[in-house]
Amino acid sequence: MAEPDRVAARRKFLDFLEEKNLRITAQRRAIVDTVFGTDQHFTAEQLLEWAREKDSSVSRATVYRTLPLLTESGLVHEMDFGKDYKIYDPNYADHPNHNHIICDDCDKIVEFESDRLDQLENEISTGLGFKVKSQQLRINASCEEMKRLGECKNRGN
Amino acid sequence: MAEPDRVAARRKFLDFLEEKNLRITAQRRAIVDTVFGTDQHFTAEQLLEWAREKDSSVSRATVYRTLPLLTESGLVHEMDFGKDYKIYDPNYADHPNHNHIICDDCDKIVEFESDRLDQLENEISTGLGFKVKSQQLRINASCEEMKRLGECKNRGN
DNA sequence: GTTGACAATGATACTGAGTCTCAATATCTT
DNA sequence: AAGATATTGAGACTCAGTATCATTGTCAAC
Repeated sequence: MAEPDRVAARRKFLDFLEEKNLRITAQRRAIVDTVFGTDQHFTAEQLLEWAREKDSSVSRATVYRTLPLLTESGLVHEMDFGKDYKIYDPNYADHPNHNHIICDDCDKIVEFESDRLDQLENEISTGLGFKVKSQQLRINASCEEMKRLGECKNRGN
Repeated sequence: MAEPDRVAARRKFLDFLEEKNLRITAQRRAIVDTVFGTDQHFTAEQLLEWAREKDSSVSRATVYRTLPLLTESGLVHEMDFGKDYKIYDPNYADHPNHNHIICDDCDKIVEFESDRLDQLENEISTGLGFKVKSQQLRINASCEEMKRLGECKNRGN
């Protein structure tokens, strides 16, 4: 499941560029191949480093210019966990409503999904008269607790 | 209700300093009076500006040094909405479980509370084996939508 | 009240993620 | 092949927040 999805996402992004009359350059190719060649979360700086392994000419500026295109296309999700850098998730298209538990101490991120939560979120938003653009439940826990309670479990709910 | 709460919060913070054997200085007094003299959200830079109106000797460094004490005391809540600055809420002690809808375009923040949401959040966290430190549901909406649907409403749910 | 240990301070240098600028280069259409 | 223009890299820049350090202020002990 993972491999074909990533190939499809890559294809979709190149189509997205074409639709917007944006050019497919060697640097964008290297960045896109990197993004959809992993299923890990990454930072802008990590993406720069990885993309440079494929094409050493990729610059910091181009990475920062390409990230908004990736999020705009809906294929990558930008997340902010209160650190001084943003985190990007290349699996967003497959799991658009997932939420996160962040360990404040070790920076580990655990994802979870909950239909009941999604439903309640939509109910509340509608009740307040909003059309939602995005929503994110973020739970901060501490490493100490995680250790004490035994390794963190990541199951649906 | 608002006025006495703020006075009490101010008192609690000074007690908090005393318990930690921290000194009550003129600058800290100016900062604390500012923080608990408003019920508005503020940024670090706004706090600096406001506190300087009370005591012009307050420096940026002292504001940034005092903010962690305020959050540590539990009387002020630090929030990150994906902008490049943090926002502080001086009414946190009175409404510890509220969530936020942020307008991505005009930066307006609307608070809301939901017992059902709190309950579900706790249920999920416990199910995943976590002891929660903090949790925050953030909903991003667009100004266009807010305008189209008529001014945003802020009611309990 | 004076003293003194040391907490707290302001000024300022610094950090680091992200943005902007601009001349040079690459893409894609015709 | 040529030209219009989108894209690029290098590096200057921004801005919130942090670190440094010599100086000052607080408060408990006398």
